[in-house]
Amino acid sequence: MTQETSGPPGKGPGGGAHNDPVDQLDRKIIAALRVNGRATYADLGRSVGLSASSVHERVGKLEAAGVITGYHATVDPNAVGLGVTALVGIHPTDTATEDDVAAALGELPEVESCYAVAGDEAFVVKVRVATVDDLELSLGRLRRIPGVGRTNTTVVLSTRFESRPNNAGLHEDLTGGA
Amino acid sequence: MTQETSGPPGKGPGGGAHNDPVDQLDRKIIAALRVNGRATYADLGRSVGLSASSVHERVGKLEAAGVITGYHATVDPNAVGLGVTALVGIHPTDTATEDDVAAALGELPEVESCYAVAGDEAFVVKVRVATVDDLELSLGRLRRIPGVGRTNTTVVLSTRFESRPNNAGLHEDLTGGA
DNA sequence: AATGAAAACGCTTGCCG
DNA sequence: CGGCAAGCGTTTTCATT
Repeated sequence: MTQETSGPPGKGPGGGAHNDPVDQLDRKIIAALRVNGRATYADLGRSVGLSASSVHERVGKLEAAGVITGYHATVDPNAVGLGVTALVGIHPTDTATEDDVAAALGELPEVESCYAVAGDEAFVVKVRVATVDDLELSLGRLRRIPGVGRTNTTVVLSTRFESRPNNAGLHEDLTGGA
Repeated sequence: MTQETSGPPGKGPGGGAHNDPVDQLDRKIIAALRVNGRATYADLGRSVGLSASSVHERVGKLEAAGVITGYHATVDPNAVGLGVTALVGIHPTDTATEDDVAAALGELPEVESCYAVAGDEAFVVKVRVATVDDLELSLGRLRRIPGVGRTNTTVVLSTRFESRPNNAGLHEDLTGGA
């Protein structure tokens, strides 16, 4: 898992500030790239008050460190014929490990997200398909995965917003850093 | 809603082009941009077998038509101090409209996604914060929204994958789009 | 009307102060 | 971290189909 990226939860109060590879300027660059992933380095430099070369160096380090994991275009699902979204809770059986189930879920292209969760269910996945018929087909595929027991499907009626840039880590609104 | 995206009219080349504003070549470009949102037009042209100018024109139309809605950098949440994710089901009361509730949810920066759903709950939202203390604070804020009744919180133990490019609309695996 | 080619412009990117 | 310079991609324009 991606836990070792920036070190354990220890906030390291006092002492070496070098431990945090992501400083405040990096956070501003990250926030700008989350809003516009195609912003040029010159643009970013103007936004944060740095030269393009400096921004380039910082972004390269952020990418190498695994902080920035990629850049992706977002698409209107309806426009590409994916009009049905559902959240599916997956109850486990004891016939397979969670890792194997997760790997099998990853093989299904219609499963966009997969979370291992606490509670009665082992996973919650987000599925996006074209029609309710396809949803039925997909649920059948899910249930054929070894280790998958009962499924609990919640149909999404409308997506109000999704994968929004979360700047809670940029300010100290709610993070309560201390 | 966004079904009739008055896009480019009938296309000649590429084979059987119907009235669909998004033809097969567009889908390949979209798929490439979902994988790498910073791909240059020259790169895209090489990928799909088109010139850079043609790709540029097509992408511009896709953006104008609202098919491509944006480009965003993806960040490792742990690296920016957001180590706690939760899925929160929101039960409604009858004191407010769903639109007002959704708007209020949109004011909270830690709420990354918001889905109106069928079933007992009115919404399911994804919340991302730094600590479980912050999660408690956030749930308090959620419950103070008029129209929000009981909440049902599922803590995410690990994110196996998230917001993956869904190419179910690109192939005919499961869409049966016809 | 869409495509491909060419040209001017602007950005990227390595290197040094 | 900033500035410079070389190389490359972008973006407009134009001719072609």
